[in-house]
Amino acid sequence: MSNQEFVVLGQDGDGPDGCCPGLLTAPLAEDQATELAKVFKALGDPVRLRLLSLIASRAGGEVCVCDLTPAFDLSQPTISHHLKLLREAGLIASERRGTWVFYRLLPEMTDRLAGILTRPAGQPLPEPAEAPA
Amino acid sequence: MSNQEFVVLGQDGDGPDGCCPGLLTAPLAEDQATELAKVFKALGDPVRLRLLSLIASRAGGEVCVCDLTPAFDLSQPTISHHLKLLREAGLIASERRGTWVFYRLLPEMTDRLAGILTRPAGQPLPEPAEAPA
DNA sequence: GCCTTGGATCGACAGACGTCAACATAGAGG
DNA sequence: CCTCTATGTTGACGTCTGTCGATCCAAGGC
Repeated sequence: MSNQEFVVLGQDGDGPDGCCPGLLTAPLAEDQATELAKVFKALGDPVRLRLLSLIASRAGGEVCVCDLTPAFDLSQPTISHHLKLLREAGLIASERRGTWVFYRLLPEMTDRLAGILTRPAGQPLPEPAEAPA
Repeated sequence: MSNQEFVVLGQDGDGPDGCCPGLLTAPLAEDQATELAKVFKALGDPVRLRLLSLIASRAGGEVCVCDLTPAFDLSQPTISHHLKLLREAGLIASERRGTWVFYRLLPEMTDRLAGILTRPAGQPLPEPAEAPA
């Protein structure tokens, strides 16, 4: 447990000031797109979004699986499966303490996604073109 | 064309100052999660991420489909299909001008996603709990 | 040791998704 | 009209995904 099998998502791309490197400014390379898509795909499910929300908004920063499972009309293996996908995406991490397993948010990844989706202040937004090349 | 069939994603949830309502702060209701998941699912594909990146980073704000298709090793119907999904997710909009169709980014949606993924400044991050209820 | 409880893993299944070839549609220009 | 080019749509096919029941593993208590 407590494994961190997620990819670091090319942390070198952006400047040290925390500004976003791509998606809205640069054409985004093929392998970068593949890595990013894994994370967004992990967020592309209502159950996983609610799981992440429950974990992130928890006072204390950690949630026991035994508190997550009864919040859904789904079987325990299904919840475990979704948690695994969120973990493999680098969005959460797990740690076993005694009988229970606790999950916590990894804010680095959500911060990173937020930066990727943020455009650099005032986008020019000029007039439309007339015809392609 | 130029249709805007996307959902507005519950624009009422957040304060007027642009602060984010959920995902990292509140447990996120079931229907909100369903709507949000559609958008993230649209981003959960490498081809669509690259398409969105190409459109958003284009100087001029608009891209002709004829400029997008040759950038991929995919058939034209496949590109058209991905563009449709991005459009239905509210991430881009299309407009026909003469023979060509131009796509442009809808920054409201990416701004919204960035806000949703942004935590409200200093998250407390207290010590872990000891045992569940 | 044995049993109980909390979670993860496995195997199977229906439905969703990405892809293509074929066809349909919309303008532009004869 | 007719044709050509640029896009969207349809139908089909293989793969991926979400879900479950059954099973397995880890830790604690007896």
